[in-house]
Amino acid sequence: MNTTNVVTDLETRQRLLNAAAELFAERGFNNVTVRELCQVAGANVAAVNYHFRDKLGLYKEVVEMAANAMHQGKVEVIEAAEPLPPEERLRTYIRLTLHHLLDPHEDSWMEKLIAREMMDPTPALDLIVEKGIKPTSQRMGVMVAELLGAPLSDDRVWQCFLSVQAQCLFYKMSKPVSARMAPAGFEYTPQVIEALAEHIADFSLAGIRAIAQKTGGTRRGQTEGSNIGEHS
Amino acid sequence: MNTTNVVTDLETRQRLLNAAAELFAERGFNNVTVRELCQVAGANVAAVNYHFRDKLGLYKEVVEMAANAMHQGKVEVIEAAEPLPPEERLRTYIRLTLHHLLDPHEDSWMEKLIAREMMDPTPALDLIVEKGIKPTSQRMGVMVAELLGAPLSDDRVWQCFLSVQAQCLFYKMSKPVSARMAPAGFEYTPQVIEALAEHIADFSLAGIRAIAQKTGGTRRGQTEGSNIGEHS
DNA sequence: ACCTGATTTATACATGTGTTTTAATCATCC
DNA sequence: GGATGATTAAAACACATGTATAAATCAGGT
Repeated sequence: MNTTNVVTDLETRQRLLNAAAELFAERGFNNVTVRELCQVAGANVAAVNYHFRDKLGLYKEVVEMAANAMHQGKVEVIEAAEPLPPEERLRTYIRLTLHHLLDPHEDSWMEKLIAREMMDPTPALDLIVEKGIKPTSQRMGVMVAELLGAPLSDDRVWQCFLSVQAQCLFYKMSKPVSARMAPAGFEYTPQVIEALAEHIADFSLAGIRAIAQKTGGTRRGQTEGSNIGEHS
Repeated sequence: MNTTNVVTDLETRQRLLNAAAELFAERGFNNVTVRELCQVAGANVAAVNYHFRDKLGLYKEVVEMAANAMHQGKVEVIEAAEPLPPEERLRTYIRLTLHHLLDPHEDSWMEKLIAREMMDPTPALDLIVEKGIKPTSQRMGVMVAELLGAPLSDDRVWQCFLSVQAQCLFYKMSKPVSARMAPAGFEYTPQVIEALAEHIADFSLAGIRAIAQKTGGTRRGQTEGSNIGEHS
């Protein structure tokens, strides 16, 4: 079946990757059995070891996929937002990010997997940070820096960005709790997401403006806070 | 050894609970073996089954401990903040919460365990929500409502509160990533935590003020958003 | 001192899991 | 069409893990 035979079979290998992405994201590395994985992928039990050496080998490839997908998704959002004027840029960034995270139609297995890695770091997290986060961190910093009227090296830039990011991610991570707090049918419909995005944008833009006006206080350079802007 | 024999032995049972709290929080239910747990607790392998019927029985008791500890911790923070004027109240709430979450001296195994449950909900999450979150949600809502000048039923109250909470929790959850983004020695020293708290407070107070002034837009009652204030 | 019930211990059992092995199947090339 | 190398399939292995069992130990009451 192979025409070139340099890259191994695409059929089952790809099916395994897809199933693994879904399952690992949903339940974590240790709570997914190779047997179940192969059953979902419609492959034999030995397929994982044949194609990926290990269960861990498969996992690493999935993480790599996730890091790349994360990077690509971020680039898309950033590039959709960048041409807009500063405030609209942030609003758009928030809106797109939130839809991407919460819209039930997008399954967003990458962020699930990444959230999992944040909670239970494995060596694979290094890969995520290097390939999925660092490469775009500068561009996202610039977005906030402009709003803030401060240089990238200012710690407030990274702090404000994290405040925005925190609000977006929180709604995804806290969904099981929110569902139990809400009265009855609780769902992230597009309208609800829009309303949330508007809230986060209003809240954050005001927050950023306030931080921008504040003078004095701790304002160190890049000595301690973060190395935003120096992506490797 | 029992004086009353109504409550079973305190020695090993308690040791088991302590070890379980630590280990389950650190690595999750499935990634802790009964054998390791008993070894840490200095007990026999059968001790878990004898004292708690199941591994799951032990876990449920640990979760109950966590929910109660969480409730108590929240009450302490709230009662330290409540007598202060509104703005200082929120500042204090943020400061104390952040220290509690990030200070490396407090191990805060409860929140680790709860964060874990949020990510991988088990039936135990219901207990956490009922005993650890709902009972204090009203008082925390009041704090924001006052700042906002809106009734508790207003959706903006809950949204603003979540925006604050999100920022606090995010720093805990994202620590592994932050550590990899930061240049060298990265640590949540008390000074760093203070600076973070100040940022979050400034950012959030401005955000809340802006939301308070905003009129129009979506502003539904308690029909859809959350049932804050109706804790059972 | 002995009995009694609770607790601890050592061991065994059943099962689930990742991995290996060995043979069968398939596609491709001569 | 048969040889060849890659892929798949079925079964087995080795081991870890949760749980159960049965004996041993302990503490307190009479």
